[in-house]
Amino acid sequence: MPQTGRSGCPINLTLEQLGDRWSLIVIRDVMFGNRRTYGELLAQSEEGIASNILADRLKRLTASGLLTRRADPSHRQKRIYSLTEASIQLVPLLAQMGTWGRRHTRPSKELSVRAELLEKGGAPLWSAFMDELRHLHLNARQPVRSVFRELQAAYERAVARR
Amino acid sequence: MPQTGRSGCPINLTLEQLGDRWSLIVIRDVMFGNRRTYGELLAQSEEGIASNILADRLKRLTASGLLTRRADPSHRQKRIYSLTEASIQLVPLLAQMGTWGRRHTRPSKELSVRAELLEKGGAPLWSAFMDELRHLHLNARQPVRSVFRELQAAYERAVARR
DNA sequence: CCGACCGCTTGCATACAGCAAGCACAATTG
DNA sequence: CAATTGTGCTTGCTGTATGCAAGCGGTCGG
Repeated sequence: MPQTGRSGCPINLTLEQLGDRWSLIVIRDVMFGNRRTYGELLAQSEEGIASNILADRLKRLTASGLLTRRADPSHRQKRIYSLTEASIQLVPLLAQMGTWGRRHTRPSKELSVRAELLEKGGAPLWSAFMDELRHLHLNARQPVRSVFRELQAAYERAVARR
Repeated sequence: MPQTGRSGCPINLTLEQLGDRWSLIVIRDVMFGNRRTYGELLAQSEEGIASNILADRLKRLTASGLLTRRADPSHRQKRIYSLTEASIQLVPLLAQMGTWGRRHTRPSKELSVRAELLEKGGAPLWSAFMDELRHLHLNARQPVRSVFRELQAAYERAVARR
């Protein structure tokens, strides 16, 4: 996070922006859970993020260009958070994190389903998903395939099967 | 890090192990810099890690199976740290972090060279590099190709060219 | 046997994370 | 129109993690 960053190594710089316990969790929830408001991110959080931490991360992520914020026409107090091209390009990174976590930690079966699909689908699937995210968050035109729905359906099937 | 982890999501579990400012920096230096002792990691650190933080991370990473530690035959006090199969499998993750950092932060040119090669080489290069790491850290047999030397040479050329 | 080296550890100050409560404003309900 | 609920935060407090500087016991080279 915004420490006194040292070297210009791209890995280090990535860690400086995203190397904390919560930033990527927030992005994950916006990306895979399509949670778009503060309340949705707070209430439905699997990990139980604290409200002040969430507020802080939304501020930082917005300031560093990984999220944008706009008004919600249906409710004057609600803000809708959207991914940007930069955060959409985190898809391969998150997919790799899922792959590694699936192999080297003890994840729950249901929550691994998405990671498994993303791993099996590889770069072509990531790319299709990114196109869909550009539709959902950046007003690009809607692609034919909905990877989001595929992931969600697989997850719900896994939960039902439990 | 070892907080009270919440969900069994593989991305979350990965973040719990590696989601801090220093753990991946240490692994990066062992992996790409072939720094194998406490002193090498401390003195040659581009980022200037504090000695107590380094000691703590080496302890944790060893405890969680991402590093192993053995005696150095040449010096009774030195310990040699090695990657494990689990940390070798972080190569794709680190490569993606490099790719993202190269595009969305302002990295230095010299330090981007490795990331660029890893990006262009893609999965086949990662795989060759992982084979080499298994040789350097796990006593597997030496592969013909040395990706490590290629990366190092490219980096040194970039530094010289400066 | 002396000084440099080596892998850490300790003390202390500051920054960040986590919990619970609260607050201003907006919409909904009766 | 008053009361209730919803919404996006903020505040206060406390514990933990980070960062810096110094120190410490064993080891090696001369």
